[in-house]
Amino acid sequence: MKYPVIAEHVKRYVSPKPKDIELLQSFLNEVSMDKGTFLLQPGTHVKHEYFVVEGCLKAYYLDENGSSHIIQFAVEDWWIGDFDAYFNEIPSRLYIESIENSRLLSISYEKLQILYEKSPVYERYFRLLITNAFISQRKRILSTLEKDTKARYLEFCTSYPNIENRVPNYDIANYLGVSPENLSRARRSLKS
Amino acid sequence: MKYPVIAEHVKRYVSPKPKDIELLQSFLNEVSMDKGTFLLQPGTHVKHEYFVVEGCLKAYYLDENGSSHIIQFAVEDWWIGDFDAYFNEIPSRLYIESIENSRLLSISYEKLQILYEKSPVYERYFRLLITNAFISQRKRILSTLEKDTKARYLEFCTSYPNIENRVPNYDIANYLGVSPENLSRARRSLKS
DNA sequence: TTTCCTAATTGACATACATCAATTGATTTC
DNA sequence: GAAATCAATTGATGTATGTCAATTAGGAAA
Repeated sequence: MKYPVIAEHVKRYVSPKPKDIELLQSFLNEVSMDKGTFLLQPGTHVKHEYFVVEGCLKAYYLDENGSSHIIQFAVEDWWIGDFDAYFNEIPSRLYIESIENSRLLSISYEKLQILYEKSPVYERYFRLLITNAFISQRKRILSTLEKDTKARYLEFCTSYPNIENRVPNYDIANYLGVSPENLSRARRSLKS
Repeated sequence: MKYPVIAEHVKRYVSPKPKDIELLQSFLNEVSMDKGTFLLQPGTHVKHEYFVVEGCLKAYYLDENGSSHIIQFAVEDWWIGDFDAYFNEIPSRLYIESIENSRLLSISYEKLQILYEKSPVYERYFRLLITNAFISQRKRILSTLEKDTKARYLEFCTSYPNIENRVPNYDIANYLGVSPENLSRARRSLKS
């Protein structure tokens, strides 16, 4: 099997038959990226979803003032892409940039549709994945509604263990929606 | 057919066979609620998801200080429930309270599993629904990251047309994560 | 090692928003 | 219609966080 990592991941959520696994494998392509390069940039017609085999990436938008807002980090075993652009057939406004040298697997949306038709088990797989993603997004919203910087940073570290060591603090601050200075002060107050 | 509204909704997303519709209909139950009563309260073992036929509800959590944080409003054609509690088999911490007299349809998670097995079209239906919900949650996160109260209120009004007339301002303020006073001032500055 | 560059920290000050208290306005109830 | 209740508004003040500028720390390159 070419890509056992992703097969393992699928099996964690559903019970695919060997032919389901084979079909998925035949639809995947390898993508390698150097740190600091882009998987996606605005204006692109979105054609793929990506599974992270190794590495770390960030997805962010720029607002009208040119400030960036990180919406997601992705590390090993995470899917990343731009649902919104694909689903609503609009040009992507999203940047996806690698924070480390990364290896990904890509599947085109075209193939994904075929996959759904021929192996409905993936219909369930992605339903379960997106339900989980929905729940953690809801936690993130709740967190900004009820907690201050310090508590949110702690929550981030426990929710995404290790990521805080792989990602610069200014990116974490950005993800949390606070200034790097503010995060720095929050971190200091945690040490004492 | 007992509940044509929900059948229409399903058809907006997928192409069910008559037998699929029949099966769903046979699994549904009617629920009526007076304004101010609860569909769900903490500690409850979560057994159902609900589809709003008529009315308006809010879902919220209480934090350790006893302050509430509204996570979702639901009006006609929306599903509401507690995925998190169900998925992770934990006691619900969620309150779901009706803001108007409401009529709902309920389906138990038990029946929902059977529905998925016997009519895989619903696997897709809910995958599509939750993908949409995921996308709008992402917009909400982005909105709090990059916009101030005034802009967020405007966005709320366009994203959920009419809801601002059905829901008290202090609930909208709560949903936006700002104080009622602050929302009031933002609304005033919009008039001029 | 030394230099260079970027990230992280710290300080001083500005600002959006929260909080508290009081008032006005709107709805409901008798 | 008057009283009572609750929502919305307004004013005064406090606070967390942002912003700007300067300094320190850490890692990469020579």
